[in-house]
Amino acid sequence: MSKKNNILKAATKLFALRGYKEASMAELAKITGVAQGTIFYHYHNKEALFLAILETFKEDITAEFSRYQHEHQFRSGLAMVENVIEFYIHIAAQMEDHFMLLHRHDAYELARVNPTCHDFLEAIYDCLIDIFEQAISTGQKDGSIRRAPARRLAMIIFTMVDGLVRFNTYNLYDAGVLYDDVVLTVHTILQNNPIASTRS
Amino acid sequence: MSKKNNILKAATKLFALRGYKEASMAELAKITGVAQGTIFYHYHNKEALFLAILETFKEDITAEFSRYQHEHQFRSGLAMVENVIEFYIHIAAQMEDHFMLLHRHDAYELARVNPTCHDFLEAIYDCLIDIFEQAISTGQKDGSIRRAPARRLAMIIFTMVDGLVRFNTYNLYDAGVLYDDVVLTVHTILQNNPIASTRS
DNA sequence: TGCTTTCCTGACTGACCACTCAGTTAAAAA
DNA sequence: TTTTTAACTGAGTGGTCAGTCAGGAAAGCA
Repeated sequence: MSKKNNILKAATKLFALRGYKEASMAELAKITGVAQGTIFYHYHNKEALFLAILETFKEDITAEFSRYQHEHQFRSGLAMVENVIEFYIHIAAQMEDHFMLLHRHDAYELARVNPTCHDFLEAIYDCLIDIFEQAISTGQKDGSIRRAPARRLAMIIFTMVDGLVRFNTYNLYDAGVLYDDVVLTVHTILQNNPIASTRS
Repeated sequence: MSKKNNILKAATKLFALRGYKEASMAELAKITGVAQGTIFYHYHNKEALFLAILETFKEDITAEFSRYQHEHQFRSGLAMVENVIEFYIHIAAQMEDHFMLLHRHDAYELARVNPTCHDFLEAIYDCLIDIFEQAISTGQKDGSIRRAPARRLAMIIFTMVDGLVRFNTYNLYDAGVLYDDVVLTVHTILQNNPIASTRS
């Protein structure tokens, strides 16, 4: 692999582990086995390197989910949602560094002043929520999921599942035991037998 | 107010806004209007200051929620849960700085090597989840909420509501529009008419 | 082979950082 | 009033940081 690519990979890990500010270019150079100057030859500055990471994340996650969608077929939308949850947790574990980066504040702070960064983040979240939404839409068409704005249902479910992943990285609670509850809850939320809303 | 207290308050805001590493003691001194030495007279070092913030947060949030519980009575547990959600969002807005601090990784990283920090975080989360759990338990006793492990239900609902707050601070989506959906969803999850689980 | 371009190096720089400390001021005690 | 203690100050220190730059090595090309 090229040195440039090595730098990008190691930087992803380092930024995820330490955070943007805490990660030093000197350490990155040491880990990658290149001179500090090499990093700045390939990436204009630290911020450009960070943006490059986000860009590849965007591309990777888009590709990953589009591949997933083309490779899987489900008998019902509801079954598909369940599988999507499993897949999300699987990919979050596989791309642990990237997801940890997404759970830090660094990117959101940069996004506030850097439109490119904002667009990358938006694209990443859109992609993540899209896959839930499409499963829900499918379920609404085949009648396995109740009629309600698919995007909002997707966001709520995404919030839950992503919260599970976050709990896990925070290392405070054993998120594993919550998994079954989340899947059951999602079932309850989505299934197609509308109950009279008894708002108090 | 005492200088010590001023430092603590300003530090909370600064750490929340910039993050632990990015917040400099020089800036904190400037904001508070004291000499840098004064900060180190009251707090042994930066980490001790950070821990002091967490400790007061723990105490404040515990007091706040215990006060809330003693001041409110509800006709049903389900109605209580709804009110708790509203209260949570209210207090998250009121104590914006503290909650932003809770959503950063700084504290969790410190908690990994500092047991005191770990205990503070655990106490804060326990308190936050407790209030949901107690409302749910109440509802299970009066029959307005279905029977299921109250703690887990509480964690799931906490995850959703806290995700809402987080969405808001990330500034990517308009979390406001999701509020009603979350309340409705919580209703669906909790209400007491068990549906045959049609796991696919 | 020489020439050009791309890739790479690591010592160096100025800025900033957390923290110190000798000394000053203010308040409390004797 | 004098003495003691607590609160406060800000210039100074050693260390780390992102980023630079003059030059060397490698690769592509003639």
